Amino acid sequence: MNALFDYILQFGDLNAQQLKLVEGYCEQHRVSKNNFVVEAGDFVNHIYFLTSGIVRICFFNKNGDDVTKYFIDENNFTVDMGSFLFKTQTTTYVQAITDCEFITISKSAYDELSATIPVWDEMFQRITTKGLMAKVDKISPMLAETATERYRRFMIQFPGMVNRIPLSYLASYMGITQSSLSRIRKEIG
Amino acid sequence: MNALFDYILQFGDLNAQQLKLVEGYCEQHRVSKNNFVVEAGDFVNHIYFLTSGIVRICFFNKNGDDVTKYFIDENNFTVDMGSFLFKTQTTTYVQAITDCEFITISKSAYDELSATIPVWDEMFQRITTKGLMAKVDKISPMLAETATERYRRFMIQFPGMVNRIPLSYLASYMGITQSSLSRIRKEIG
DNA sequence: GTTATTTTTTGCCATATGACAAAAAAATAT
DNA sequence: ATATTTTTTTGTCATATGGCAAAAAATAAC
Repeated sequence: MNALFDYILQFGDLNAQQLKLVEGYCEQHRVSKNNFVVEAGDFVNHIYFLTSGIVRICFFNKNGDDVTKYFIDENNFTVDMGSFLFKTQTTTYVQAITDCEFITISKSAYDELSATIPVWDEMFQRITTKGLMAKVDKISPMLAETATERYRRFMIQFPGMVNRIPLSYLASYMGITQSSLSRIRKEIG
Repeated sequence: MNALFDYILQFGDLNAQQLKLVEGYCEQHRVSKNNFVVEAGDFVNHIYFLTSGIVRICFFNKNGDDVTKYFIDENNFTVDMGSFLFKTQTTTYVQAITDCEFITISKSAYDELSATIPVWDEMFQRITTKGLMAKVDKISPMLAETATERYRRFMIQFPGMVNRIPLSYLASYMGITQSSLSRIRKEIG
C-alpha cells in the first residue's frame, strides 16, 4: 500500500485524511502465472497497480502471432487508462508472466474519489500522460536500433527483468525471433 | 478555424459563446519549409494546431543521427502536450517539412480558458491521451513488421503523405536506410 | 537556360536476421 | 525419481537490410 501511495504522491499532494479515504477503496487482487488480468474486448473497470510480479501487454495479429507490446513490473499501473477513462473496449491482453499481486480501484470508487478529492483527476491525468509518454519514448528509439542494441537497452532499462521473462515474449517485444535472441544473448553474455 | 472546432468538439461540448471565447485567444502562426517550430530544450508555451502542411517530430541520437519519431499532418495538434502541461523542456524537435500554418493558443490563454470553461481541461486530457495512445498504437506494431510491411502500412495510414516527405525522413521513421526504402518503393511501385 | 545543390536510385558486397528442424536443457507433472 | 512438457539452444541455408560509393534525377540558385 505504501508503494501505491509513494507512487501517486509523485503526481500531486494528498493529506492523511485523503489517503485514508483512498485506502478504503483499495482492493487486493491476485493473478497467478500465465493467467490473464484483462482480455481484449473487456471493458476495463478497475485500475491495477502492480505490487509484485511482471505482466506483459500483448495482442494477436492477423496471422495469429502473439505479439508483446511491452512489460510492466512492480510499482506501476498496468491498466489501459484509455479504456478505463473512456469506457471503450480494450484491444490488448494483460497477462501475468509471474504470479502477480495488485491493488485495484474500481471505476465507481475512482469516480467517487474524483468527486471528493479535487486534485484526483489531475493526478491521474498526469499519471496517464506520463505513462504513455514513457511508452512512446521506450518504443520509439527501438526501430532505429539493431536487435543487439535493443537487448542491451532492455537490460539497462529493466535490470533484473530479463531473467524472469520467457525468451519468446522478450523476442516478440524486440521484434525478432526467439532463435536470434538466443544467439544475441549468447554473444553478449 | 472550423477545422480546429470540429476537432476539439469531438472531445467535449462547447456552446457558441464558449467557442467565441476560444476563438478570441487563437493566433495564426506560419513556419516555412525546413524551419523548426519547436526545438529541443524549449519550454513549449503554445499549443499548435496544424491547419496546413506536414511536420515531423525528431531528435538527434548520440551518434548525431537525425531520427524521425513520427509525422503529423493537417488538422491535428502537434504539440508535446507533456512539455506544455507539465512545463518541462522538450527533448524533441518539431520541423516543418512543408510550409505550415498553425492556429496557436498560448499557455496563459490556455490557463484562462481552463479557468473559464469547466470542461476545457477534461477535453484536453482526452485529446492528449488519445493522441499519445494513437502514437503507441502506430509505432508499436512496426517492430514486428518487415520494412516492406511498414511502408505499406504507412501508405494506408497516411495516404497522400508519402509523396510530400523526403525519403530520408521516412526511412529514419521506419528504422531503415534511405537506399533500402528506395528499393522497397521500387519493388512495390 | 545553365549551373549548382539536393535528393533519389543503383551496384556491389558484407552482415544481421529469418525460417525451419532437431538437439539440449529446464521446468513441470506423475 | 521418472516421464512429459515446455523452453532454450544450435545447425543449416535463404533472405532482408546495411554500408559505402557512384550515377541519375529532381530541385533550387543564379
